[in-house]
Order: sequence, then C-alpha cells, then structure tokens
Amino acid sequence: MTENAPQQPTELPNAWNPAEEEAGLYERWVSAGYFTADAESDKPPFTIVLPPPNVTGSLHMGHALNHTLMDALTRWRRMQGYEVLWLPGMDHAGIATQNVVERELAGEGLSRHDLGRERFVERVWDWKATYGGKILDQMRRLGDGVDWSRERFTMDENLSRAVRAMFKKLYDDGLVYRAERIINWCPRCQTALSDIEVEHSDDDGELVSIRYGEGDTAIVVATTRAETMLGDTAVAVHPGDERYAHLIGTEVELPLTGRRIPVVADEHVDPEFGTGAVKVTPAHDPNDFEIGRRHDLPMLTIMDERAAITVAGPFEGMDRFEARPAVVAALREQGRIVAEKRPYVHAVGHCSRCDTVVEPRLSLQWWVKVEPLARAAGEAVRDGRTTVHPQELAKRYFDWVDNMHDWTISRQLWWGHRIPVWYGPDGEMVCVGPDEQPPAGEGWYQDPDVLDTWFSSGLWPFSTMGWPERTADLAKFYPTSVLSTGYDILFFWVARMMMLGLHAMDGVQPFDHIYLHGLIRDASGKKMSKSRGNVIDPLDWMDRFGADATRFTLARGANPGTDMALAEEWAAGSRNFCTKLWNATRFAIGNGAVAGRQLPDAAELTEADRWILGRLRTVVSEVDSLLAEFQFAKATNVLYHFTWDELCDWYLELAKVQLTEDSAAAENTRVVLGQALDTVLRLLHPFIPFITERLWTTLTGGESLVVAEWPAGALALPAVDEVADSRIADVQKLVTEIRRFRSDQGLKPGQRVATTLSGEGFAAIEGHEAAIRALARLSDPSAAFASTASLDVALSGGVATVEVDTSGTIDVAAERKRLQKDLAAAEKELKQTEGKLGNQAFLDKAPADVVDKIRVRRDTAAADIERITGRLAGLPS
RNA sequence: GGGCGCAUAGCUCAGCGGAAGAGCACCUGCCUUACAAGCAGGGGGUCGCAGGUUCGAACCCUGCUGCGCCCACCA
Repeated sequence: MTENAPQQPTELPNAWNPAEEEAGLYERWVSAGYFTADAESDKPPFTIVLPPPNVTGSLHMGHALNHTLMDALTRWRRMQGYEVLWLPGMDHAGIATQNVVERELAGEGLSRHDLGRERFVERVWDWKATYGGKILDQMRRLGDGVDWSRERFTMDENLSRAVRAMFKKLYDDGLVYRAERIINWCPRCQTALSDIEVEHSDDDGELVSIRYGEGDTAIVVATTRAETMLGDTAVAVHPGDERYAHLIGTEVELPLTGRRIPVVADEHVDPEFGTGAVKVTPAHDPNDFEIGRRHDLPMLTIMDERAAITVAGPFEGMDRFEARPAVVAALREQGRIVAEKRPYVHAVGHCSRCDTVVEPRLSLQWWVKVEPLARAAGEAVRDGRTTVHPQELAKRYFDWVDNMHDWTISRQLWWGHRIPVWYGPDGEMVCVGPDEQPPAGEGWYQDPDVLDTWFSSGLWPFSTMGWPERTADLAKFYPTSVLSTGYDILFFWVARMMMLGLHAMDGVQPFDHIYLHGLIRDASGKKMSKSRGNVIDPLDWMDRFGADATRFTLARGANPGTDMALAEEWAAGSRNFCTKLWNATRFAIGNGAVAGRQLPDAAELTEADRWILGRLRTVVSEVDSLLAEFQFAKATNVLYHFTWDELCDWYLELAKVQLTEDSAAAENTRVVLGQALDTVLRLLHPFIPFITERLWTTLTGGESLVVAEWPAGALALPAVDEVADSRIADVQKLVTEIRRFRSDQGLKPGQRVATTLSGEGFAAIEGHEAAIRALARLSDPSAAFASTASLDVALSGGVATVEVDTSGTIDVAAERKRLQKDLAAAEKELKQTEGKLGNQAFLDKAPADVVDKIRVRRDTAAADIERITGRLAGLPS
C-alpha cells in the first residue's frame, strides 16, 4: 500500500453512545436558544402547537410518534429558513385529573367532599406540582425542539382569561345556552358527559314483556330496563296502528305505582318492532324525552345522581341494577310478566373515563349551539383554507361536523374552568367577561359547574398566543401551519378547535394543514394495552437503542392515517442504520474528507463523483416534496436506502479506489465525500437529530445542524449527469454479476481471482476497470490461464466478457445450473414479449414508448438465449 | 342500523393501468484494510375468491368472503 492508502479514522469514538451524548446535546440546543421563536423576525412563520398532553400523562408510543413527526417538520422548516414556533404545554384534563386525585384521597379514607371545593382544588394543584408534567421531561429525551419559553397550561391565568372571554363571546352571540335536557350522566363520576365521551358497546341484556292495564285495555310493552317503568308517564303506539287505535287517548294502570298513564300516538314508534307499544320514560331516555315533549307529558325523575331509585316504596335507595330484578320479581308476583325474559344484545353507553354504564338523565346544563360553528368548520375544509392529510379522512370530518348535536359543556366537577355565570336572588343570570366584576351582594352566586376540558383545549391554537389580547405572537404565528395528531381525536379536539378558532378569530382557520397519523399497534397489529401486556415503552427503547433509533423507527412507519405495527426488531434495525452512518462518517473523516469546500468543475470529477452528487440532488428534492405531503415513511425510506445502498455500499467503495489514485484525484474525492456526507447528515437531521449533530459538527466544524441551512439552499450540487449515471449503473451491474458468479463458483470473497475483462460493453466503462477489479476482488492475469470460465454481462454499451482463471477449480455442475436458470428466465421473457408484439391490438393501442421497451426486452432475451446456449455447449461434460 | 377502510413474500407494510417491491425473518459463504449492530450472494408471492372492462389489471368496475374501524336516541 502507498502513502495514499486510506487511513484509520481518528476523530470520533469507535461507536456512537447515545446514552452519553444525547442529553448534553439537547441542553446545548436549548441554552443556545435555537428553539426560541422570535415574533419580530422577518422570516416566514412556521407554527405548530403541541397537542397538550394530559397533566396526568406520561410519554407513550403515540406521543413519541407524533412528537417525532412534529419535530421533523419543525427542524426541516427551521433549516429551510422559516421562523419556527413549536409551542409546548399541557392540558388540565378535568375528569382524568380529578379522578386521580380523588383516588389518592380515597387511599386516605377521604372524599373530595370532606375537603370541600377550595381545598380540593388546592390539592389538585399540589398534585400537579409534585407529579404532573412528567411527560415534559420525557419530551427532552426525545429531542423535541419546542420553545420552552412559551410553555403553557390550560389552567394558566392567561388561558383562563381566554376561556372566560370565549364563553362570554359565545354567550353574547347566543351560541351558549342553558337548558334542561336529557344528558349522558356518569353515576360514578357524577357528572354530565358529552356525546363523544360516551362509548357504545354491544352488551347482553334481557328483554322482558310487561302487561300494563287490565282486560280489554291491557297493553304489552317490552323493555331491557324494567326499573325505569317506575318513571313511565305514558305508553306510546304508532298513530296508524289499528291494534291499538281504540286505546289512544285512554289511560292504563301502571303496575306497582297505582298511577294511571295515558296511551299516546307518536310517529316515532315502530309498529313492526316488538308489540308495537312503547313505555315512555321521559326523564330517563332521550327518545322518550322527545315523545314527552311532543305530548306534554310529566317528566318524572326516579333516580338520584348515583343512579339509585328515589321513588318512595320498596325500591327506594336501590341501585338501578339491583332495582331491575327486584322490579321484575314484583311484577311477576302480580302476574304482569307475560313473556319470560329473553337474552337481548343491544348497544349500551359507557363512560369513556371509567367505563360505568351511562344513565340518561334529565338535567339542567350549559350547551353550545353548534350548528353555525360546525357549518363554518366544515366550510373551512371544503374551501381549502384547511387541508386534511390524508384526504380520505376529510370525509369523516364532514360526517361529523355536518351531523353534530349540541355540545354539553358543563361538568359537575371541581377541577376546571368554572362557568363565568352568576345567578341573582331574583332569578337573574349574568355572564361575566374576563375584565368585568361579577355582581356582588346578597343572594348572588356563581354557577358551581366547570367547563368540559375540550372547551379550553379547543382554544389552544390562539389562547396560548395571548388571545383575547392582540399580541405580537398572534400576529406572527397565527394561523398555525400544521396540526399533527392521531385520527382518534379528530372529533374530540380537532373539530372543536376548528369551530372555536374560526369563531374567535373572525373566520381565520386555526391551522392550514391537519395531519392525521395512525395508531400504534404491536407487531401482530393488535392495539397496545396494559391488560394485553404488549405495551412498548418509548423510554425503554430510548435507553436501549437511543432516541434517534426510536424516532427513526416511528418515522419509517408513519404512513398518513395508517396504523403502525411496532416490534423491537424495527428499532434494532434503526439502531443499525445509525451505526452505519456513524461508521461511514468516521471513515470519511479518517480519510481526510473535507466539507464546505467549493466543488471542482464537473469535468475534473470522476463519473462516480458526478453520479453520487447527482443522486444527492435528486434525493434532496424527493425528500422535500415528500415532507411537504407529510409522507414521513416514504421520505425516511428514501434516505435509508440512499445512505445505505448507494452512499455506503457503492460510493464509499468507489471512493476507496479513488483515494489511492494520484493526489489530485484523491483530493477531489475528499471534497466530494465531505460534500456527500455533509448533505446526507443535513437531510437526516430532522429525523435523527442527535447523531447527525455529533457527526456533522465533527465533520464540518460548524456550530450546529439545528440552525444549519437545508441542502437545497446551502450546498451547490451539480445537475444530474445521465452519462455518469448510466456508466455507474453498468459498473454496478457488472460487479454484481461477477460476484454472483463467484458465489456460485464457491470462490471465497477474500480470494483474488485472475481475470480479463473485454468486450464492447466493457470498453465503454474501461475507465472504471480499477474500481471493478477492486469491488469484485479481481487480480490481473499474470500468465496464460490454465483454465477459464467466462461470463457475459449485457451492459448499456453492449456485452462485457469476463474470463476468469479458475485454475481448474471451476464447478461445472454449478455453472451449468446457473446458466440453465438464466436460460429459463430468458426463454420466459422471450415468450412473453413475443406474445405481446404478435398481438396486433396491442401494437395499435399501446403507447410507442411501451412498445419500444418491449422490443428491446425481446431482443435482449433473444441475444441472451443465444449466448447462454453457446456457453452451455462449451462447458466440459 | 348506517358509513368507511383493509385483504400483496413467513411477519409488518409500500406499490394503485404497462417487466411483482422494502424492512425484518430464512438459506449459503465470509472477521475482505468504516462498520459482524457488518459484507457478499440466494430462496420465497396464480397480489383474498368469482365475474367484468381493457391490447394489457395487484392496480378500474360488480358481487362474494374474511377482518378492522368510525358513527348511531329503535324500546
């Protein structure tokens, strides 16, 4: 070896150690202020508000995924020259947090009522100070480039002001109102729930048929909730149902109660279902409530807030599920059960927080009148002010906003934003804005309820920027650029932000793009859950594989709107990729690669140089357009394969040869190598920020990749050189074919084999002979070959012929097998292509370029057959 | 009860009108002077089933089957 031989790397440790380096790198970024946005900047803004995790939450894979994607977007845009604001914060998570603290209290034998409202709320704040926000520290480990100087909490004073201002605005606009209606009530949480906080599941129930009345006027109804009959105030039948026509307007006796209730006619009743007669419990069933309203029926509440029976008598105080069989038994005793109970599967609502069966309950609550808000929210997407990615999910969004019912926003909780309405002694009602004094004096009191958590998080894109004040942040950073979140909270949160944002901000949409990612599943596609025991903890992955590998794995799986299966092997693969990048850079630095140097003129570069630089240029534009479409999986896939398959497997190997050539060529190679790695590190930085930062600062001596320019602007890459591309493709094909031949022949990879190269195809790439010989491990022929095996490879310039001195070691059987396989493939190809070309209809209708391609394929196949046949005939028997 | 989506290599998924792809797993040979967390080579798929449109279908249409998801105030 000469003095020009590649040298050992010196400047980087042998291996990347994430555990040792990540935290330090992150703190350096933060203290340098790279993530702090400047509202006075002249740069175009790029804004993302972080979906605020619950204060009770800790980082799970879903967060890790979403954070990785947002971090990639913000880092990419920052490098492109945008003024980036990524605003972090947390949600106070009303019911969830209150439940956690109540559970803690229960451990001390206390309930929130023992403490009283004020002390309980203090206790929640204490809890937050001690345990809350664990997730924020975990975000640092992931590398989230958020602006910590703008961290927010939905219960902050400023955000609370925004909540009061929004409520007041809606109140004044007639879009919030107070009304007594049937709501979903959770008897365990003891609060009202909105429709989306209720999850329906098919539960087993029993349908019993009960006879009301006697003799001629008897009428049979069926129910799965027998206990509610205590609150019946009518029986309804269809107006056209002849079976019951004579009963309409009469009264029947309601068993067990001594009450008589009317039979009413209502269109709602389906005469085909059951007996065609329905018991009507207006205070405990939404349908019945409507019937009750239409017929002016009394609304009889028979359960308290814990769902215990309040009707005086034998059932009083019983829980609804105790009362159910008790009522049936009592009815049976009276001979009222006409058909035995039978199993019946029906949809039952459950509290999404605690899974308790929801009890429909007549109750006085605050509501948002959603129709005008939802219409605006639909409009903004329909007219393209906001676009949804992937587009298919926009349909779901429309289904929702077009059919939304009014939104119950009051919650009978203590932890949250209290409704800013005061009631006076004479029934007055005053909504108090953030800058107004509540009415004082005897008999005035504030509404005890708090607002649904999603009300305050619905203001997140602008409340965090200082609304209702007209702040510099709002002016600069609103509307936000992208909202990234899982499709599962499209309705909970996204639709609400759209409605409230458009209303508060005079029709300006809260975000330009909504990106919806899929849910994380385990390796076999099952939902991760604690009970299944298949949960993967992102912190565990970060400990074992590093934050970069964890992020890269998530990004590689992120196809828009599609769920992602995760397994440990994927993370290991990403870790391996990081190692590959590390070693490649170490090699380059060790061999004197220099970054940032002016590239020599294209004419002075080798074809390999021009090829890799051209490829780099293509990769930059591919990554740019894929990221613009939120195609994270495809963007990372492009980078993965480019880095590994092209840069490392081919260019680095070709560069090794160039580095041993004369000093001018070697020097050029160092520049190109430096340029290539510099570029690829920049491209990878949004996804794997830590390792790229470490490598890039060492390679280039630059300050930080976080604030480095994106390659498209920073680095001059020459135009794609098609001749160089085609020649390098030939080199690759020839080398691969020779390797295949060697492998078939059982030649050891390290064993140099004397070989001559010739032929028209080879002549066109003769300049690459040294590289071909190095990569295929060939040596020059020293003397006449004792025996030879030959190989023909079809290249763009014709056939290249390889004569290998096998010194008698050629394995004739293996060679015959290989040739026969090739022959079969060529014959199949010939048959296929000739079939097509013999088809007149095809020739008439197919585009010319397609036909030409097939002609070439046919000719190549024919030539191959001839050549291979000759080789086979020439083999010793 | 409505609506949507998916069925492609052993697994997880790309491809969505003109020669079946990737990662992991598997087989063979290698510690070849960046990397064994690696290198080189290889096997493996009538693209769920049945029809249709087309010169040509994994890709478009229809039906079927099997999964999954969302929405839902029929007792």
